[in-house]
Amino acid sequence: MTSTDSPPPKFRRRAEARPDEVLDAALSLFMEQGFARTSVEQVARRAGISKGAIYLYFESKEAILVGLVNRAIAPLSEVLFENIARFEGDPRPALAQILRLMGQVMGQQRNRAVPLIVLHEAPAAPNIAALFREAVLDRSIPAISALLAQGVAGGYIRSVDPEMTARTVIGPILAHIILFDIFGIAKDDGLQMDRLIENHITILMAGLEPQKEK
Amino acid sequence: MTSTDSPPPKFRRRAEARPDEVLDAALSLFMEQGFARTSVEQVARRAGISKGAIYLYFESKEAILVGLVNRAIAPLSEVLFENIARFEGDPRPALAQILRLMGQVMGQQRNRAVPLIVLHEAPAAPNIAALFREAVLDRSIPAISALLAQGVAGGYIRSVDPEMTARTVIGPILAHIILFDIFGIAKDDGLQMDRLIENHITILMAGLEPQKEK
Amino acid sequence: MTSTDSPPPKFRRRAEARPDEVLDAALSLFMEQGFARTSVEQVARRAGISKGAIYLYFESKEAILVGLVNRAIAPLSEVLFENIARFEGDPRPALAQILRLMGQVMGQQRNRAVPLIVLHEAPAAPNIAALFREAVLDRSIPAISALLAQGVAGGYIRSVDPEMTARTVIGPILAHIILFDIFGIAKDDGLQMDRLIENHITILMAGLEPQKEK
Amino acid sequence: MTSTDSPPPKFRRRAEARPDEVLDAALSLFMEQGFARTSVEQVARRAGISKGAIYLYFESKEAILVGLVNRAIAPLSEVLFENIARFEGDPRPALAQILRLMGQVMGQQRNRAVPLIVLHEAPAAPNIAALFREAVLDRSIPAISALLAQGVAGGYIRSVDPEMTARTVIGPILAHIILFDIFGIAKDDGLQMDRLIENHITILMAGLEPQKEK
DNA sequence: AATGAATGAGTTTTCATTCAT
DNA sequence: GATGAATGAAAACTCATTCAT
Repeated sequence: MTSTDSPPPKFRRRAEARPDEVLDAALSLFMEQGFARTSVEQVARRAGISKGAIYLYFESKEAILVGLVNRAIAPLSEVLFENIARFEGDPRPALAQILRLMGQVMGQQRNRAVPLIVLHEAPAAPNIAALFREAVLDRSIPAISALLAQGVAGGYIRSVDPEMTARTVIGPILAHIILFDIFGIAKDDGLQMDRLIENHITILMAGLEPQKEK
Repeated sequence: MTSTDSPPPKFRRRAEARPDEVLDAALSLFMEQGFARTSVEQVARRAGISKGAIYLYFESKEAILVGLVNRAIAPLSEVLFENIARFEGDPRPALAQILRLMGQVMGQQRNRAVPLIVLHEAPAAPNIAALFREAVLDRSIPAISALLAQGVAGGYIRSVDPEMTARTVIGPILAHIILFDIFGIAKDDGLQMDRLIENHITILMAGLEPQKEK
Repeated sequence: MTSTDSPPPKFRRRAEARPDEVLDAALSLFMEQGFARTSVEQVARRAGISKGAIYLYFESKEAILVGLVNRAIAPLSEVLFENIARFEGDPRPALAQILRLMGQVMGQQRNRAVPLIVLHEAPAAPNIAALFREAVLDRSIPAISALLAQGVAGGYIRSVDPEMTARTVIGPILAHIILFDIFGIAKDDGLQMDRLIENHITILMAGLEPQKEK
Repeated sequence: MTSTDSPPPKFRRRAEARPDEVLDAALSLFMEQGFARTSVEQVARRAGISKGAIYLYFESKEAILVGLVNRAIAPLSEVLFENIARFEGDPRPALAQILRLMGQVMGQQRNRAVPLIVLHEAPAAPNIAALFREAVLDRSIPAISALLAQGVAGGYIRSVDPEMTARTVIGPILAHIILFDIFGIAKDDGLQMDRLIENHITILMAGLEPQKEK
């Protein structure tokens, strides 16, 4: 299975890509069984290395999870959040764009996997929940709230509560993912993220329409 | 051994209330530490019985969780769902009512506990996830979808996709609970379920407003 | 495999004597192999119980060692040390008596075992070293020093340094034990504790003889 | 023999001094943490080489300890022991000289380190205990015994048991070191080896004084 | 019915040692 | 000679479950 065959191909060599391979193995296993029910031995086996070698790359089992979260978080550009928070004008087209982006990203199982694992492990690993929260939630939710607040102030949208409205904006996507991935609702139909997103946008756009005079 | 309560029936008294006491103990423990981190011994101790006695009432640790889910599910009256599904007329006041009810129910930590535990344990205990799904989700979501479908058909609301709109209806509440209970966002401010619900209703009512002619 | 035969005599019952049986098993094993090289499994096996049962009686492997030290320490009466420290008069007969008592006590392997184990484990388990020191050394050495100081002050013995002389008093016994038990010197001749003690007393008595005028 | 010294031989330079550097690193580590708690990796790091390279010089971790003992033992000249064993006349001045030498040598932590490590590792590594015993104890103790026996035979000292008296001669130094290094007694006052030695010599000299006629 | 002592499989982590390069 | 990635055999400890009493 290694490059060649020879008697006992015990040792590999490479390294370099190893941590990433471990993360891949861990991700697939964690998705299947959850973090707690996955043993380091299993991760090692799937990564094609020995149990001990895992500890060459990760200090502990939890560190693998941290590595997974960090890898998932890395691509989140600060610029994106800033653009949202500093946007001026009618927030609705911006919201639609954000939701379509979220739909594209979260439409891929690969991208949903880590957040879902974090969701499951949060009570057992509060520091990982905090890591995720700080890197993702504490940056995205306030940005959306700011976008909405600005829209309210400018009279572009109905006078809603920006923070609570942020839940109305993102909640349906979260709910859809949970119903599908965790509870397996409508599993046969596929995720249908686009269908959800477009329907949600329709309602949201209308729901935020500023009230005529009154 | 319960001593008090109803007059001891002629034969064996006691026992009757035991399973419930075990469930109470388990619920409080699971809320504090999660299912996996709670040992059967702890449950027994808090329930005031011995570890062995637990197994008189529950086949396994997981069976306690099943019991918890069943007890939480029990009050869900079929009538409620049927009323929702069979409703005829503008669905919006009904939705508002449903949401306010959900707000009241889920505003109490006790009622959020079991769903949250199920959420966490789902990957490790798919049968429990299925139990919850069948008892709760598979009855409530289709009811709301039906309510919406009927509203669309009757022209009471905008022509939306009923199934996806169900996510828009309940998603924000789910998101709010997760942000609060799992990620601890805005923990200091309290849950503020009412604030969320009313804001969400406002947007939803407007968002579902039937389009003028066009 | 156990006492009888019957299918699976898995469970015992008793308890009560169990902790002591575990300590006995641990003591013999620690004497043979040292603490570090003895596994909890081995202790369990020799005690005739399962690994898990060990943890019913002792919190950790180290706690077994603490238990061993405490059991060894328990018989040390406070009265003994006080009598020594408060003695008035020529310390030499008292010293001879103390040495003969030490000889009797330490002449038995059972009584040497724990101190020797503590000696070996001290660097890895400083708290156990401290426990032993406080219970044994910090009570016995100052008592002997006080006895000597009083002897010097009263002119009963030569004007020696009481604290250092305490080393001269007990050192040879310690050395003898170490040479014998640890390095196996003169193993074939047996410990010959009495021979050591009497010879040592002879030298000590003469060595402490007060100097004639001068 | 170290890096400098003789002109680098035509072939391979380096290496020569390596084993010694490894021993230095190992000694300092073993003194700090004990043998068992020191990993080969740590030794390698402190010696400035790779883990694998250690095995170029030493067959195993235990072999490092053997090397350490051998290096410590090397300076013990056979002549010294022979001079002691063959000495004729009053043994007391010789004993005093020996004790002062021991005091000087063992007064330095560096010189106490190896014997103390051997003491700790003896049960786990009986061959090392034997090595130390053969090289040090089996040569020094009999030499002192012989010196004493000759003194008794010549009537220079009291008629004591030479072998047991050897314990009385060296025991206090051993006890002092153990109390200080292992149990940390009087740590704040420093080792005070001279104070011990002189007091011990005083008692010993008097204790061995031949009995007047009688 | 009730107890709680006992079991033993399973988990994470460490580290001496090997060997391809 | 030298490296350091990789191995794999322990070992301590936990805990759901069993069952003699």
